[in-house]
Amino acid sequence: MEISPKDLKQVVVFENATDDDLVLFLKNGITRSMEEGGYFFLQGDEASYLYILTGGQVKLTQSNPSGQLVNLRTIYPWQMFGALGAVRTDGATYPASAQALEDSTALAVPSLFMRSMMETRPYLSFELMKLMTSYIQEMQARYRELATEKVEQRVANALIRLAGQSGTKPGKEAGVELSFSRQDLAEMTGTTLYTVSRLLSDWERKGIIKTGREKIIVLKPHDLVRVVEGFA
Amino acid sequence: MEISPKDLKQVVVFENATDDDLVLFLKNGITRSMEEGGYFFLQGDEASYLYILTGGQVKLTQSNPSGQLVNLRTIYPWQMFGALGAVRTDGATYPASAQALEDSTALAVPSLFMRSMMETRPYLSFELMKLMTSYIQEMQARYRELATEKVEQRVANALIRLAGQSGTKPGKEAGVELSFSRQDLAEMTGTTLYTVSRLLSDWERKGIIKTGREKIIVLKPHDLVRVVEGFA
DNA sequence: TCCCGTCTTTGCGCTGGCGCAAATTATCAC
DNA sequence: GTGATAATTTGCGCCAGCGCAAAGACGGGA
Repeated sequence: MEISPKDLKQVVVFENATDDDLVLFLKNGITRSMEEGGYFFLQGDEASYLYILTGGQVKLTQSNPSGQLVNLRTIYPWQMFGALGAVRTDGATYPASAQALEDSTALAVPSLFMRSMMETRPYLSFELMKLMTSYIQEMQARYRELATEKVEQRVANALIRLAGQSGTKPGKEAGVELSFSRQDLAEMTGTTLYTVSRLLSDWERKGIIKTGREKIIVLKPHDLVRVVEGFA
Repeated sequence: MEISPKDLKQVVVFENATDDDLVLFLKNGITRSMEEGGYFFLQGDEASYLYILTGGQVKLTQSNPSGQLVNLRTIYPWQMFGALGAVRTDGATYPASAQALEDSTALAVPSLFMRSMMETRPYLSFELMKLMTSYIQEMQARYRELATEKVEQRVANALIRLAGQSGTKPGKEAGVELSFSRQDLAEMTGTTLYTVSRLLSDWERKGIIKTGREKIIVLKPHDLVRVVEGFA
């Protein structure tokens, strides 16, 4: 499947790009496919490329020395990832790993090329900076959440956020369907799969959600909001 | 005390700025003084200015709905703060509060002016972006730490980091002196002042640190590293 | 110098959440 | 269908860390 310049317009950072620039990106990028479970890059690899996901789904994780994982974010098509390295001028390394959650394809743009483009195109730096700004804010908010809220609220919040992002098909009987395992959710909220499982079971008993294998259907988002607000 | 363009060169983002540009920033900025305990801005205020600290010390905090605080970072002279708002084009608000830890002064640059400067000066966007990149990485690392390490390790780590940053006078008998209350440390590591107090007492008994009122002297940083690595 | 407000310490009891282990269930390949 | 594999649930015991309360230590101001 060929990528057209028009497709690239969907990338937030390229909103204001000229068609000529987009063509340049396409010419200088290479397409990489990755099967489910594979890694586009590993934490610590030299950050030679930034990626634009063109299909599939990718999860960014960071691990601590003992190998425990935290989930930083999930990438959907036409989002960039691995862009941090494009900025540092020295031989920077990726601070996270990027794993394909399903068979995925991405356009890999050399960091050096991106940097040279930015030098002469202020809109690029500016848009990229806007993106980074929103990441910072999000990370700060999540950090605060982790530091101050208890597990129940964090998990409820994660479900709400995910249900919001995923502009997915509201199933037959209303309710947003999410595809995440208990383990995934645990990594997103800084807890364990056991605790997540217990919470979900609990909420299912109360009719707030419906659960399945690697599947959670949010039936009453509003009740989750109440959990977040402390009326467990 | 007058600020000169030369002074501004110390600001990382202005490293590559021309003298003319620096003069422009000075002309368009206003000096604001704040006494200890005062706020340069509050979380939620409209982000009309970005600040460059010229003297004193400022702490950036974020609070959750119920008022519990987390400490995001401490700002030292010639560092920028409140810059996130300069990027968002709409009426953005500060995601954190900025409180003076001691009597402080800062140069307040209108966000609009900053934005207009960036439009024609790629180096500005680029440098600012480098800064943002490092923030993201730091926040990601702290997030992971909060999610995966236990309190003891987080506090030890915080002390190590602070001792590193604070290129302060190594006191008479060696050992880096830090000026933070137990409460401060608790807010930085997502725990409570009680737990911090207990840990510090413990470490003092072991001779790793020396404590005082709003004061911690790190005597054996290496032993703290061992705590972080899990050999409590 | 004394006083007062603030910061710090520590005992105590409690519980949220961890994590092993084992049972149960869902999914997929053949 | 039938296993084989992976995800999930749940009982159980345990302990790290919370947070109240009260006592103690410090330091600045008058």
